[in-house]
Amino acid sequence: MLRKVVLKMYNFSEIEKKWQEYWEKHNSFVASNTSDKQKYYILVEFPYPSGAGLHVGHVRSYTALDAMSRVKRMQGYNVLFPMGWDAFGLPAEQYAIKNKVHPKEAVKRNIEVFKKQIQNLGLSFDWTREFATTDEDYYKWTQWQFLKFYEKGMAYKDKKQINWCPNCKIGLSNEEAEGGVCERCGHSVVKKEKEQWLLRMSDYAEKLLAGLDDTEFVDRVKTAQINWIGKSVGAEVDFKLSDLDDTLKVFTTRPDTLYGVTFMVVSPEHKVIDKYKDEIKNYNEVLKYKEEASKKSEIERTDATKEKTGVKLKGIYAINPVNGEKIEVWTSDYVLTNYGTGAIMAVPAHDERDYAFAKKFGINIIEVIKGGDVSKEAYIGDGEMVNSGILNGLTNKKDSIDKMIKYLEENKIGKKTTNYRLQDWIFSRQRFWGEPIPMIYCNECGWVPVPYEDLPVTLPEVTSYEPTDNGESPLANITEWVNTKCPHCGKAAKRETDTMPNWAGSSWYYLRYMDPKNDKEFASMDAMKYWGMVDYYNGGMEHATRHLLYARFWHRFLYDNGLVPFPEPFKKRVAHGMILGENGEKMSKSKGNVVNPDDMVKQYGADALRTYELFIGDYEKDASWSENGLKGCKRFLDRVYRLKDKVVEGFMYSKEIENLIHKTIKKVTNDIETMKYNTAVSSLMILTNEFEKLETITKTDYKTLLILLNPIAPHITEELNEICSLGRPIVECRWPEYLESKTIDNEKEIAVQVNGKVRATIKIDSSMDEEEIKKLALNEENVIRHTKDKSIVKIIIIKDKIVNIVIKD
RNA sequence: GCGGAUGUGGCGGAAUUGGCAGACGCACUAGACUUAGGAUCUAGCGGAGCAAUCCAUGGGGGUUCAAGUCCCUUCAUCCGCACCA
Repeated sequence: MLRKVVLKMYNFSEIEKKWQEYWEKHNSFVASNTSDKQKYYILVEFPYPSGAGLHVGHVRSYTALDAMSRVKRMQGYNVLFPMGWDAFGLPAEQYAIKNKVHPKEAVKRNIEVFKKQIQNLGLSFDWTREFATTDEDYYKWTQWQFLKFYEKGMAYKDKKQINWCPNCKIGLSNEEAEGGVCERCGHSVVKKEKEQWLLRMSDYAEKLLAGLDDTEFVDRVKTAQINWIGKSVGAEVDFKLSDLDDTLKVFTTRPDTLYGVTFMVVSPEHKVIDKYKDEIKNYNEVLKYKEEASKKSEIERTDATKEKTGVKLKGIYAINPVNGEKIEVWTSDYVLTNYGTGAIMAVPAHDERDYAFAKKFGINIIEVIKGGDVSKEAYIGDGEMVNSGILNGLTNKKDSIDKMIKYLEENKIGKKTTNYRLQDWIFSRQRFWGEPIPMIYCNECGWVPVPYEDLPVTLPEVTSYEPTDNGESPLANITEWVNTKCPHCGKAAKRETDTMPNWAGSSWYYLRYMDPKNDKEFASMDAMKYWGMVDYYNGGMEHATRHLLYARFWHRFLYDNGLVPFPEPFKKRVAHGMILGENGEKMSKSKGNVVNPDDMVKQYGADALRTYELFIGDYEKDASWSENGLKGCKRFLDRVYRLKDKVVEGFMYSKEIENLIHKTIKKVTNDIETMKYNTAVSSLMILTNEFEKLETITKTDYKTLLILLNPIAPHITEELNEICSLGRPIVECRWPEYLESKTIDNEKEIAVQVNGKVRATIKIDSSMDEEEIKKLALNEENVIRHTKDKSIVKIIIIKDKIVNIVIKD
């Protein structure tokens, strides 16, 4: 016992607690809304407070942005670095179902645990602005904003083929059903028709695409967004239906191939099928196919490698508008309902899918672009147009497309169109633990919005949180909640029982941080004007598409309606890499490689954990955990601690290391700003190594090291600052400046190469001219050895870098 | 299939405009101090070689006085999108 006490150099737990209390007591990190300092808004994605507690991955990104915040504050900025809780969602609800407690309770407990864990890390969050999306005075405004969407015609209810998870009994957005499996439980997703609230996000496709120009997202995030929006330019073409006074509209990116159209395909859900059931001679067969298609899971249906299936709509024919040919109409599930018009013109000669379909069903194939062998495969390359009337002889694809579009528009059979992959946002969830959608259905008046003054529509206390058997929200069973009066006519009416998706609350939380206590507005215009865009927004790649698009869409809508002062919410978006287990695999309970940050804080201290997580590697890349690496960082901090015994009075940098200090200030400043934390730590280690070699260091030497290290390891540096009486607490200090002139050594060692191979090194100083350097280089013994009996062709001298002597035999 | 990224010692990873490859840390080896060491300090640490030197940044080619870095080509891994017309 005694041994332990003697050996322990310092008690990091006590030190950490002491300074965390100091910061809290002094409001060190509270941001002001009325400051004349320049603002800087740094945001980390607020966590979902799961029962599993904080992950070491959270620690990495929080510490990284914390370090940035601390530097910015010391540089004189008014920094907003807030934290809150994204607390609606399935896990809390499932916990509630299992344990028969209100999700509110579980969420409250989890938040407490999370908050404690986060606070133990000494992160400089402004806790005065904390809130959870589940707070009534927060979701009141989420509902308020939904009503704005409704008011502007941007929210609508529609019968939609939705992704349905038969296991969770919940409707899923396309985003949650990626790959055809339920994101939550992994069960196969099927299609189901259901009345759903939707937001017209597809109307904003172009704005969301163009808005990216106002941002500085890292490339991989930007491309993910662009792909997700999926813009493609082409044409809409109307095909007359033979003997019917109707047309079938298709979207195509290749109107130049119109003469090669030999059939059309509509999706199984396409409305022509129902509309012309009397004309379709094999309607029963078609209906059967349609039913089969709806039963297929998303995976089965979108498996591109499977053989094409389909049924001809017998009795229905279309007319190719450019050549008057009568062509067959088919239905097949390879045509998607929710893209384009849900119908395609098929050009088997020049499209792989159409080719496979035509081959299987023996449909005619007409070549319109020369270059391939259409008896073997679809030719998708470029070439001379043939069999194509007005386009014959053209060889440039773009010209052909332009000419055809012009023809279509002149003859009113089509027009240039842009299509987007981006769909409207399915906004309904048949779940309890979400914001109630503030709408009321009245038999007389239809859908009526809850009046603004009646918000929030709060969640009731209930005993069962299970969805009903027909998939309705558990709210549907609570008659006293459901039954209400129509705000319009006063007659009996019913509340909407669907709730909002998780993405709703997280679509505007960054605005609430700007003015979190406001009970008149979601945030005041003044506060939003002051804080402006989020300067740095950090999150995982898993949110690079959905969350980021939803939030941008939501924000842009608010902007278009004058509710926020700027069109884009986030300036920079950076994405951290994951922290993997020691074995290089993703941390998971089942693999037994989970590292609990609490244990690490207890054993090595928060400062060591923070330092290690920044040192672990490139911030944007995944990195494997290594407890030995953490120990190494603990050792580094111990060495910094021991330096205190070398400190002597002095207001100047020690001569021997003055240049290195200036260089280190420059490096750490730049590295933290550009998120190269690993090299920032490394340069501080180098500086520490040099300090160790000296007999004494001045107070100024030491203080500078402590300030530079402070954003990374804030507790121990404050403590040492106090122990050594180095002046005001670091949190109140200015970030040090460097002199560019002092970062340049006047004496330098450079390499001398002969034919590109290093043969010697020489010491030069800044006053030397090329002649002197040349002389010095040629006098090196090893250089002489390699150049004698050879003729020197030329000597290349790059100032301060290298000398290369080129010789010939 | 399309798009994005990555590939450097035993390991994590460094290397402005092309300019001494392997900074910094881990692991390891030897030594010092020790009753003790999961502490600390000193030295070593890409491979081959006694050495001079040679080889080495996924592979192959090229440009250049000089290539991890630029160009061409190829392989591997990871991620995103994917029957999107």
